[in-house]
Amino acid sequence: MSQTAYTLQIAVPRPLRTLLSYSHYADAALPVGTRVLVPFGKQQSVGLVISAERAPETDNPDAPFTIKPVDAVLDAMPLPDAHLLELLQWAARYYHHPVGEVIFSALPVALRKPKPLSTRLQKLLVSSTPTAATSPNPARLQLTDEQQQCLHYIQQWNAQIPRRPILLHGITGSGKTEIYLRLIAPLFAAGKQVLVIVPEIGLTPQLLLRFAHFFGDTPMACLHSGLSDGDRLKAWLQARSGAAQIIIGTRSAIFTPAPHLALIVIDEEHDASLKQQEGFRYHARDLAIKRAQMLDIPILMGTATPSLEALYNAQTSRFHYARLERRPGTTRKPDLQIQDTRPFELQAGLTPQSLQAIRATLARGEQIMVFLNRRGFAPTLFCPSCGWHANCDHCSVKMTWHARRNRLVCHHCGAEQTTPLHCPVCKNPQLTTQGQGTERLELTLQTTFPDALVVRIDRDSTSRKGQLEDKLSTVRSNDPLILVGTQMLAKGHDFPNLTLVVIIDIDQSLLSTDYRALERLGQLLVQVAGRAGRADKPGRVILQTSQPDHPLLHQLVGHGYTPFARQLLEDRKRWHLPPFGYQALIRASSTASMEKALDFLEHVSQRLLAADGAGIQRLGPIPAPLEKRANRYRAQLLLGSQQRAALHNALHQLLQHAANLPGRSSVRWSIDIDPIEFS
DNA sequence: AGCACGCCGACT
DNA sequence: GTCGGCGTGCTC
Repeated sequence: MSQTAYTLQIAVPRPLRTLLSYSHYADAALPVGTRVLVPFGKQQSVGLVISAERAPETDNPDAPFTIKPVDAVLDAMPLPDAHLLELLQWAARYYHHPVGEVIFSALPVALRKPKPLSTRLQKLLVSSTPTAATSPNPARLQLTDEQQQCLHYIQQWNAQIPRRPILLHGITGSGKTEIYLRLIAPLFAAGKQVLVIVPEIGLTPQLLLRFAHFFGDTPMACLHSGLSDGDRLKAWLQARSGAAQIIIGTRSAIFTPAPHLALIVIDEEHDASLKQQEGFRYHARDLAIKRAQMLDIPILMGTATPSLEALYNAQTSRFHYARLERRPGTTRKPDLQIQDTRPFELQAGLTPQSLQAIRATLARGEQIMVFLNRRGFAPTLFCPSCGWHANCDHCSVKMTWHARRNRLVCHHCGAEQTTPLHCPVCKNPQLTTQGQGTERLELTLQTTFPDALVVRIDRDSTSRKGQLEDKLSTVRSNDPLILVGTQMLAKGHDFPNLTLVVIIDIDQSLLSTDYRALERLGQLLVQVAGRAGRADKPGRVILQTSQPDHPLLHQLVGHGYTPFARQLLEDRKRWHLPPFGYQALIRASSTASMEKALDFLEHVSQRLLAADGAGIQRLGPIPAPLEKRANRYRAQLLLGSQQRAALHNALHQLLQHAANLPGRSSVRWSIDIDPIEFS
C-alpha cells in the first residue's frame, strides 16, 4: 500500500511567533489537534498539528529550510478539537502571544510532555453519547416574580438570532444562581454541556454545593487550582468526551474542550481574577464571549457590580441587559453611611461611632465584619529618631511587620527577615510601627471588647488546611462575634447573622492615580456591603474615610452602583480611556538597572513611531509604579488608540522586528492587551 | 525556551 | 595560549 506525503503545520511550546512545517507519510492526513513528536534543533519537542495538506510532488529547490519528518505520532486522536484550536489561534493573534505557548498553556500540564496518553486514560476519551440525564433534583426554590420575569427575558433573548451576550446585573442575594440553574437544567435532556466560569475564591463552595444539590447525579467536571495534574487531566478528558455535562472551573477552564457545549456562564463578570496576569495574559470573560460567538451559543454573565466595559456594552445594546433588584425574603437594603475619620482620635483604627455601633450590635447578639484590605500587624516599621524605614532588599516597598511571627515580610516578593532590635542606622532601640493591618486590628478589637469572640480571616490566618473552613463554620454558627478580614471575605460567603460591616482605610484607593482604582473600590465596597443584613435582619454599613466629601463616594453611597459607574464612564469617555479607547501595555524588566529596561522600551517606542504607529498615543517609557520587584527593575510603555485595529496593526508590525530589537536579551519583556493592572 | 556559536578578559 | 562570560541567532 502506497502512502501519501503530507506537509504539516505544527505548533511547538516555544516562544515562536510562527508555525513550523514538517512532513509526514501516512495513508490519511493526521487530524488537526493531534499531538506529535518532532525534531527541533538539536532537541526533540512535542508539537500539535494545526493543518495537514498533501505535499507538493516536487520539492521547492530554493526553499529557505529543509522540511524534516515528524518522529512520532503521540495519540490516536486529536486532543483539543478543531473549534478550540481555532479559538486558541484567534487568541494568539489578539493577545500577540506566541501561538505554541498559547496552545500548550491551554492544555493540561500532563499533555505538554511528549508522552502518549495511557490506554487507561484513552478510554475516558471514547466519545459517549450522553445518556438522557436524570431530571434535576425537584427540591428547588420557588422563583420570585422578579426572577421569573428575568428568566423569561433571558430565554426569549436566547431564542433570537443574531445572538447577543447577556449581562445579568443582580444585587447580592438577589438569586442569580437560581437563574443560572434554570437556564442550565433543560439542556441536559438533549445531552448538551454547559461551561461555568467562577473566580478563584476557593471555587465558591456554596455555588458548587448548590449545583451538586440541584443537578443530582448529572456528571460534573470541576477544574480548579487545587487539582493534581492527573485529576485535572481526567476532568478535562471527561469534558472532551462529552461525558461531563457540567464543566465548572476557574479562568483556565475557558479552554476546556466540550463537543456538545450549549451555554457559557461567567459568574462575577467584573472580577479581576478572570484576567491572567502572567505570560499569556488573556481575559477569560472576553475569550468566553468569542467562544460563544464562534459556536453560536448563548453566554450569560452575572454580577452585582458590572465592569464598566460590560455596562457600556449594555448601554450600546451590544449586550442584552437584565436586572435583579430585590432580595427574596427581605425588602430592606443595607443602610450605608460615610464616616469622617478626621475629627477623631481613632481607637483600634475605628471612630467612636463605629465602636459604638459594634458594641450595640454585639449586645443584640449579632455579628460584625470589620474589613481592612491589608494583612499583617503594621505596614511600616520605622525609627522615630532618624527616620529609617524597614524596606525590602529586593523590591521598592516597605516591609510589613507581622507580630505573631515577629518578622518583617515583603508582601510583593515574599522575602522575610527577623525584626531588628535596634535601628540599623542610628542604633536607637525604640523602633515604632505605623499603620493598621488585620493582625493589629484583631488584637486591638480583642482588647477593646474582651468578652467578644474575634475571628480573623486573611491569607496568614487561613494558610493551614482546614483552617478557613473551621473559621467559616464558627461564623455560620451565628453566635455574636467580630470578624476581621481582607479581600478574602468580600465575596461568595453568606453570613445570616452579620448585620454590621465597617470598612476602614479606603483612602489609598480614593487618591490613586490608576484610573481603574475607583471602579475596583466601588465594586469592592458594594460586594462587602452585600455581606450585611441577610434573612430578616436589616444591615448597616459604615465607611470610614478621611475623604468624606469625595463626590464619587457620595454618588455610590447616595445613589448606588449604577449611577456611580455611569459617572465613571463619563470620565473615561472624556479621556478616551477604555471602553472608549483601546490600550496595550508593554512591560520590560531588568536585573541590571532601570536604565536597561527604559532603553529597551525607548527602542520599542521609536520602532512604533517609525512603523505605522504614528497615530498611536504613547505614554512612557516610564518606571512602573512598583519600580523594583523581586530584584528586577521594571518599566512600562502604555499604548492607546481609539481604533482597536490601528493599535493591533502597529503591534503586529512591531513584533515583526521584535526578534532583533537592541537590548532584548538583557530584559524580560511582555505585551499586555487590554491591561487592567498597572503596578 | 533551550542550545550553539562567537568574540573578549584572566587563568593554569 | 585556552576556559568561559553572556550577547546574538536559530529552531521546519
